[in-house]
Amino acid sequence: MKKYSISKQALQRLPSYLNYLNWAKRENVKNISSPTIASDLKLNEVQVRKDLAAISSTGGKPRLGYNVDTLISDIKVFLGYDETDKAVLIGAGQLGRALLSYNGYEDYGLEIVAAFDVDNAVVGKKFKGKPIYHIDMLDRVCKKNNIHIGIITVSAENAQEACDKLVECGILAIWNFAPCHLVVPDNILVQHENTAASLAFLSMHLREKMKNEK
Amino acid sequence: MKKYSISKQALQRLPSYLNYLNWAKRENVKNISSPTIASDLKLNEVQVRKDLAAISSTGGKPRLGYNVDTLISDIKVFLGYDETDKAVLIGAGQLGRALLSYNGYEDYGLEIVAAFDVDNAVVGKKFKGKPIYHIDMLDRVCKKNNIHIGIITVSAENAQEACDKLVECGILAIWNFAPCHLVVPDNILVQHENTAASLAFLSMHLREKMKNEK
DNA sequence: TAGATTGTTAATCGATTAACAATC
DNA sequence: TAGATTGTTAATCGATTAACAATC
Repeated sequence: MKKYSISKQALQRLPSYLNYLNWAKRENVKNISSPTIASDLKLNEVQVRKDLAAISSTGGKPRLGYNVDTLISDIKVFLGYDETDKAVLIGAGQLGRALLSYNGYEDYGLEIVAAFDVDNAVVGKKFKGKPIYHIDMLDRVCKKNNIHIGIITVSAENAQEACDKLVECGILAIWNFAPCHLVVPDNILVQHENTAASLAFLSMHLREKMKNEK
Repeated sequence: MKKYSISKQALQRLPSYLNYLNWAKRENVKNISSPTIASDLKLNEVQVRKDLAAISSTGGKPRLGYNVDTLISDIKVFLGYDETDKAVLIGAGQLGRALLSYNGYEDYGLEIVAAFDVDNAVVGKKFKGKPIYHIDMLDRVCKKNNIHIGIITVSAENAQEACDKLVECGILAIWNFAPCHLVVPDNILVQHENTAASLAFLSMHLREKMKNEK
């Protein structure tokens, strides 16, 4: 079994393999073949094999396919879900609180340590066990916990300011949920959570489909 | 100016161009060149020109670049943000309420008409002006409003059931926020909002970066 | 054994980038 | 005019798919 270096696109497919394999596990599937995975996820079976070859520790067995449990654990290790990264979150509004309350992120190797806001109605409180501090405390908390990931869930108008503060505090990677462009130094990594892009896909395809059906 | 058919990848870049151009507009930029856009968004300038050529109604002007306002409106038209699609949402929990309260989606051509849940604590109430109905009302509301898009914000355990109900009610496209695989008939479009994928990207790059800096 | 499935090399396809003439 | 920038063709690069031998 030769190790391929993984492509950007393959990397993006790994989380869907993981969801799918967890589902298969719940359905009591012990071994699974690439044609099965491919047909369920609407992918090409060779692509599935190549993707899995890049991350699988053991490879598959002819006739049997891949062991579901091993594959799940291989993907988790590859994506680093077994090592937890700590993060802070700025903006304890609806979306911020939704992220705080979703404890599933720990399965993905992310632990939100604390939230920050300026609103006195929430500052000082806890939400789902996570403390909400005043934004002035950001630097102290980040340094103390050696935090490198920041999550922005403030409005588009306030996102740049939040971003600047995170950069000042030594944050290296930013996960931005605000629908806006951010200006950052070159060495800072920004991942835009662009739900509008998914939406664009969905509504374009839907429109095309409805046009074809006429 | 020749019209290119747009690639999948270019389509996914359009929303970030839009965010960026809205930012430029706020900064009072009237015209903008492809090298500027490329450098700010960390893209190749030829790629930017090709992407814009696919959607621009007027094209750019040598020496001047592209008109920001025209480009913004061209992208919106192309992505269908000027025509509103109606949607229903299942699951009025934290995430569901976050989506309901974000009125920005109307800028993206999506109107959430109503939410559905089974929890008597929320059924019958309104949230940000949007009614929350019991799930049993789903069919009636969808048919009456001719709705084709469904948003799933229930837990992974309940997502398949929610999905089945949406399909029964004639929904054609599903935007799934639950981190799980869904089984649907072939003619139904599913867009997984895979935040774990973004996260994977972020944490891998971060780890690589920190390794390199050692 | 026969047949399903894996893993890999080679061929194809599509997207990105380089080069450059056209234009304001 | 000179120079920045556009738009497009051609070249490159990377990702997907086809073909097929190896294997259980």
